[in-house]
Amino acid sequence: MTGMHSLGELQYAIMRVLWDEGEATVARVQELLAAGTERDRALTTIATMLTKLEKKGVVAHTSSGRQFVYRALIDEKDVHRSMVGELTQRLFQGDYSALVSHLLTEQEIDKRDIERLKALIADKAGKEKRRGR
Amino acid sequence: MTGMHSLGELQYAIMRVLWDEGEATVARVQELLAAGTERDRALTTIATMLTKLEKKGVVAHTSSGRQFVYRALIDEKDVHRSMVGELTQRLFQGDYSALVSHLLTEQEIDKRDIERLKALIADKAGKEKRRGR
DNA sequence: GCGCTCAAACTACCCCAGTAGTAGTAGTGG
DNA sequence: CCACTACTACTACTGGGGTAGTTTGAGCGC
Repeated sequence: MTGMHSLGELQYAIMRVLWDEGEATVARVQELLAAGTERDRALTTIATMLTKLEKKGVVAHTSSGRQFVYRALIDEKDVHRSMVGELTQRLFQGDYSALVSHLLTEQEIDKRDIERLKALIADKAGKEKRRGR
Repeated sequence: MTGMHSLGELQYAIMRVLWDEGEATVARVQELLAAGTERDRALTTIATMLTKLEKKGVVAHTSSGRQFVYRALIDEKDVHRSMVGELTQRLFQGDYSALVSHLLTEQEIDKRDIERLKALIADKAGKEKRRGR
């Protein structure tokens, strides 16, 4: 299920709860969201968004008693891929290394991060070579 | 002028024209946009968006005869910073190295890019050290 | 059985990007 | 001077995220 999955802020926050919990009722989502963000939304707001997300095909529900239990149909990685890809397309014409270059020159990245990146890249380069790609 | 400058797709496309051209009339923006994207929008659409962008404070205009000549008030780098920063906040809680890690593991980055990144990072690491930060 | 309660369904907004038609107006060509 | 044209200004509408009140309905306790 790898399509275009661009999510709004609340939508993504809801998905995060579902990814964390595996599955959750509307009330549970609302509760965890309020706890995590200090932002208390009405139950109906969450319910409405979940309905919309279901229409989009990114969540599904089953009934348990008179409550709905929702679960995610898509993977967080896919959403990351979609959204990062879309932004990279828009801002850098799809050039990921241009994005990284931007991060290094314009965004605040500290020394510790740089060391981590060096390691990540060395690792990745090794894997690429081993895979002979 | 470094604030929150999140732009929509058309808005960003219009800004790109202004950044490229320095300044441009509505007609010129529309023309270049149509040429670049094979997507021909009405002149009034561009005019409306420019008006909205002006209300947002990201462009300004002067009159030349009966035409308006628009120019950007913000820098492309600032927009990149805002939008990349916002997405990183949303998806990776502001952790830029997590974003890069995602790029390396989930997004398609080829060997040539990796080499480029290695060079970029080596360069950046050198600068950091020299600056003693 | 009857009413209460809780959850979903429905309805209704606001905001903003995007899209564009129409109205108004200033300058131009004859 | 008058009509035409080429602009901007104004108005309007769609779609989707976000927000939430109101209605409906199913089950539970008495």
